[in-house]
Amino acid sequence: MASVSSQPQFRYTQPPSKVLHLRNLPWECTEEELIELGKPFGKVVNTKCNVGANRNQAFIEFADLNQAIAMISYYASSSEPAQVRGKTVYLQYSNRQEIVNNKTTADVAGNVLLVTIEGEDARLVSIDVLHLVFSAFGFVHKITTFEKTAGFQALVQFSDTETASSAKNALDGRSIPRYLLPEHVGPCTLRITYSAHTDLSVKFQSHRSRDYTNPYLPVAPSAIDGNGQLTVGLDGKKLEPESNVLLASIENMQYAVTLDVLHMVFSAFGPVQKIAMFDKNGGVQALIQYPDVQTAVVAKEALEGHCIYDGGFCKLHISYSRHTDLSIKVNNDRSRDYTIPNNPVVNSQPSILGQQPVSGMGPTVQYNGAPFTTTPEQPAMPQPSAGWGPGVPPMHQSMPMQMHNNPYMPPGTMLPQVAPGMMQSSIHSGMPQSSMLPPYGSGQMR
DNA sequence: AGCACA
Repeated sequence: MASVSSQPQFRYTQPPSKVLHLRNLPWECTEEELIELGKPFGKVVNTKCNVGANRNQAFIEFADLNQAIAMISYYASSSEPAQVRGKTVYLQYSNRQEIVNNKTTADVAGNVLLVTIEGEDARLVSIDVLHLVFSAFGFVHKITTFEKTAGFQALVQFSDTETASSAKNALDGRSIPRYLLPEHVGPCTLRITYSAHTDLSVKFQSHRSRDYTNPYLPVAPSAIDGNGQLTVGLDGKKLEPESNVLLASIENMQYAVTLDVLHMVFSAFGPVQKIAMFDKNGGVQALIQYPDVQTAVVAKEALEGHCIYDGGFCKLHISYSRHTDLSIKVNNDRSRDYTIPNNPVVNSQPSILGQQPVSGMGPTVQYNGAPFTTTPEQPAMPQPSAGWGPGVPPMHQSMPMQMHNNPYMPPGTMLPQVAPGMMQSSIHSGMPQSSMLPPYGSGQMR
């Protein structure tokens, strides 16, 4: 008897087993493909795919040992190697006699994905970036993020399993496109499994959890009181807590910026409830109130640093206000409550305000995505730049991420806007291929 | 291209 312990770990001939070990698989390999591969030789009773660190190994278990032997024998003498998606697959008997399928929740498809963000700077990936990335595949209902021993993780809830699966198939193992991350942030790779959850519980909108189905969900108290982590942004800089009320200051105000111009500009992102203008530090500032935080976030991201008029005039600087509900005592040319239909207009420009069909405006009004359903008159002063003009959605060109969580855009029309030049091809093809996702780094680095 | 528990 030769000593067993001196045997090398991998021998060229394993003792037969009805379980086969497969290697060099494409990492996208599915259970179905394994079954297809084994079917000609017998009944495949169990499989396990995406095994190993590179997810390029798998196991096939046949009902009968002879079937496994048939498959090994066939490919041992075949001139054509076994292939999956054009890749040569190497087969051998497994050193185990059956597949132990710890079929955990991670393998059972569901509408909620468990996303692990890998990388040095994983925790610097914002919930907004995650939302943007996953929105390319369908309406994202909710996202929660948290830190576990596994690292920085997120749960992403879709409407259904199919949408979740398409996102998982396209994104698992891929890296978040560089241009979505701050410059100094290193590569962040997504590892995705299914979660057992079907409906996440999001109590507040915060920097770590969002409910995109409920625009009226209150902002987390913890996000308001400046409690450590929640207020630290991508740069490690302090973030102001998000708010449904924006504070806009206007730089280089060569032209008068009227209440109506502001209303027009800010209405592009959702219903504006109230605006109050006032003078501060020799300039003009305005508070703009939306019904919900998300809309304000979108408007802020889209408008910050942009000019209302061409030529660098009336540059907007936007921050979050600590207000949540403005007190508008009277409607005039400096302040207005659009939620009150018949508020008397004092000292204003009736030719403009009087024509605004504002009676329907309010938190519950349906906003159809066209920026100006309540088309105001042209402002008395120069036309706002083309990008902001009436009827022209102000989202294109230089603003990569603006409308991504606008609750007023139906999900279907969101998709193409969500990630310009990024993932449209995979959206429409339904069967994403790695070559169709250029911005994503391959999961296999060599 | 080389054996699974997440």
